[in-house]
Amino acid sequence: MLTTSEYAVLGLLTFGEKSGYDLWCFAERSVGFIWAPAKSQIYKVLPRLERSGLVRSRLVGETRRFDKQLHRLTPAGRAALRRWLTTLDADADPDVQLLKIFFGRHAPPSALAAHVAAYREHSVRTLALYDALDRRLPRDDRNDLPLAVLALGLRRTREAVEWADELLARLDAEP
Amino acid sequence: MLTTSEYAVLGLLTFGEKSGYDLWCFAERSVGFIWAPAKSQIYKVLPRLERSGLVRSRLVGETRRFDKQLHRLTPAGRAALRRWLTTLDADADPDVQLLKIFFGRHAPPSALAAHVAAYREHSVRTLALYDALDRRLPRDDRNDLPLAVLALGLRRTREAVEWADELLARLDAEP
DNA sequence: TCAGCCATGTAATGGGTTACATGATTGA
DNA sequence: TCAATCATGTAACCCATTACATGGCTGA
Repeated sequence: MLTTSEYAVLGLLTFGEKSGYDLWCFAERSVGFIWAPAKSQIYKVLPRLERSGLVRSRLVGETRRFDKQLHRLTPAGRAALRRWLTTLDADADPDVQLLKIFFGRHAPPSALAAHVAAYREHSVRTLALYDALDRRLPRDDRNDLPLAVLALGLRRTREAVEWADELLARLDAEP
Repeated sequence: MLTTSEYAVLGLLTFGEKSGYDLWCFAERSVGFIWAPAKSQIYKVLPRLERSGLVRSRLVGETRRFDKQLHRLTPAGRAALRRWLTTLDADADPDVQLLKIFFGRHAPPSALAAHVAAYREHSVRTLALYDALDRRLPRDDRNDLPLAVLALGLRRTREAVEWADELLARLDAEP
């Protein structure tokens, strides 16, 4: 098992060979919504992945001053990513589920659908929880703002359920 | 400056004297949506707060086996919380903004409104970013799922802006 | 009788952040 | 000329999580 960051980097590398800096920029303008690491974090993850043989790096000299390092997936790395994407975990952090959906192109279609379903189920459970909270909290001044914030949670979670439903429908339609 | 966890505990203690365990349960069923610490985390925060004089603790013996400890805010603690709630920071983590709104009852009304406005602005900026991403990403197979996940981000963020607008209107209406 | 809640912690681990260093190139 | 971007890292810190320990009480 790797960390989420490591899997995320593996996932990003499916888009092609990249330097650490490339990865950082690319992450920001793609997965950034769910996973936005510090630059230094990426430079710590890459050697770890290389030591495990999941990534191979090569120096590209003469690009400016530094010897730029390009990193690409090894077959083992691709396999590790695929294993991760095939592993179902209903209780995983929803953001991790979203990451898996993000990289779902490299998962077997059934696993992809399962991740979306799991995300949906998670949202449904959260919705039930918030609903219960909402019903339990007495309507008085002191709870006014907590209730308002909770209302945001409710809206957000309903949205998530709808979104998952639509995506599931789409995945069903186009096999 | 304290950590977010410390401020959160101070905020929860405005609801009354509580033990560490109480705080943990109470957090789960109130701020849990934005801030859900591990139990051990609370037991680490409390002594820190007591050393700083922001919380006073007293032993309540004879409750079961353990000497249960109840903690309550000192005037200094209340002042620290209020200072935090009065401090504006447009670039703060949106979850921190939400926390401040959650505890907004203890903030000056103008500061509360400012936090909601800041949260709104943050969401608007995020929306612009996602919109740009959405427009830039080429519509091909490989971007299909990233685009789907991005769509969730877009919906969520639009919802956030709406929510903030409505809350601001409400705050304006009832002074 | 046995799981689960109350209640308070310790220990170890670690991932991630912030801050810093370096320095050439490019656009305003 | 001055800030920003490219490009790669190191160092230090620390908050938070996970796992563990303890043990009486309560309800199924």
